[in-house]
Amino acid sequence: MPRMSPTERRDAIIEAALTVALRKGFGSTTVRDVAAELGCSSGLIHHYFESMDDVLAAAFDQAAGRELASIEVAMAATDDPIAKLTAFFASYGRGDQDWAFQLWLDAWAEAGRKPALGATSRRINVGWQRLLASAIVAGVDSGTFACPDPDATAWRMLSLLDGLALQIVAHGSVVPREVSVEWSIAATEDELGIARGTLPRLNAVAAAETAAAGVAAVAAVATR
Amino acid sequence: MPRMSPTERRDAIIEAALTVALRKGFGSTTVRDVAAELGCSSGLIHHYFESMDDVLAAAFDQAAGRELASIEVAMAATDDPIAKLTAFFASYGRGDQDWAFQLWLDAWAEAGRKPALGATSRRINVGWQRLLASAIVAGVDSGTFACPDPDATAWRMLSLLDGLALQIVAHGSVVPREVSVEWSIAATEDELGIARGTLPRLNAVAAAETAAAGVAAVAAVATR
DNA sequence: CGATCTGTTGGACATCTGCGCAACAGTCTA
DNA sequence: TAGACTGTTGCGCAGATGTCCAACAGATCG
Repeated sequence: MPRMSPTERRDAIIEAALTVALRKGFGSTTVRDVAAELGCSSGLIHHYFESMDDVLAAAFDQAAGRELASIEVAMAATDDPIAKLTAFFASYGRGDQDWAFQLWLDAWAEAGRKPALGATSRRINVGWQRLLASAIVAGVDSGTFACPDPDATAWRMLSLLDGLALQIVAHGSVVPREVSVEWSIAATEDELGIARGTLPRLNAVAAAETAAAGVAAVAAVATR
Repeated sequence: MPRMSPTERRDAIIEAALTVALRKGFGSTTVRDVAAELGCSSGLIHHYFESMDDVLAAAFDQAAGRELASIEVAMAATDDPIAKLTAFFASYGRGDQDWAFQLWLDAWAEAGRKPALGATSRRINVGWQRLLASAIVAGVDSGTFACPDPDATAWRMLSLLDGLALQIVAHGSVVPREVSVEWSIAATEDELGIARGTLPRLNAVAAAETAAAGVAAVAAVATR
């Protein structure tokens, strides 16, 4: 393995830890996994990090922080409140992010037991809420939205999204993904006092197609 | 360790596993932990359970299943749809149940890695959804509620509740407990087409008192 | 060119994990 | 009281894990 500068190597380790964690989950990411992913020896990881905990904490910070940052950029790219929220749901509803959400499940579960991880989780979670709330405030100011309490609305949106995503990631297709996104968008429209259908559905066709089957599937699961 | 009948011993193991899991989480509860908690040998655990996964699943099944059963009983005690939902929120909003919800966080996080635990988590989660949905259907039939899709409404109620409870348990008082209960009840009233305030607030005084301070606290946290 | 620095190696070490097994010890029956 | 039944033990196995360390190798400098 070619030599690297300490900064580069540190970043590379975090990157590799993230790659492994996304594939295997936080709980079963080991030093040797990260070393193998990077193609280096296991000793090298401990040359840069005091403990494995530090590696995982840095990896989660990087992953969750990067995702938040990218959504921030996407939402900041426009002044239109509707477009801002559309950008938000576009990032949130992506179907290939199950493992990323699994990281959040792990972080929430461990938050009470691992202070550093808990603090990171809380900080980034609040960051999301602030991001949503500020977009809502912008919409209220421009007269697009009607919302008496943007902070509360942001928390409710986030909680509904998280609660639904949680079911999908933890329990498989108990609730069809497209249906849950549709529910979240519709709830947002109600919260913001705008007509149903105002926020664009990114894959309107697919959502419509799966809507009927989706509800049927829910009923089927529920009757099991 | 004195002899026990198989049923007693099995229950004792489940109880001990539960105690340990509450302290360390499902992810890092080991056979030896449970044995130490019970004061017996590790071999005994495997005499009663095929695998550790089964022990944890049984422990979670016991805790979560017991809670679901008690809510079922409470809701079945009345025919009035409003009273049914009131009973539901009474159980859900209790402030001393953080430890129980922590189990759910652990279960959701581990669901993808421990099949038996995941299946149990899914089954009981769906059980809650069915319970809520049937109460809603009863209310629709009696003309009390107006709800086009009780199954969907039940999932949304549960997801909002879980998402909010998650923030409280994982991140401390990011959202004040009483406020989150109030939000959930209000959202339910909107879903069921009944006037705001129709569902009784169990601790209306406390909720009202903390409401203003609560929103202020949300803002304070958000500005950090 | 030789010396020094430091990124990197690969394995040693102690510990922990789930699990299986042969032996032990209470309890009940004939 | 002798024997059978079975709850219980304590250790061993094989694999995994975090951590540490002496040796190696590539880069830099006098």
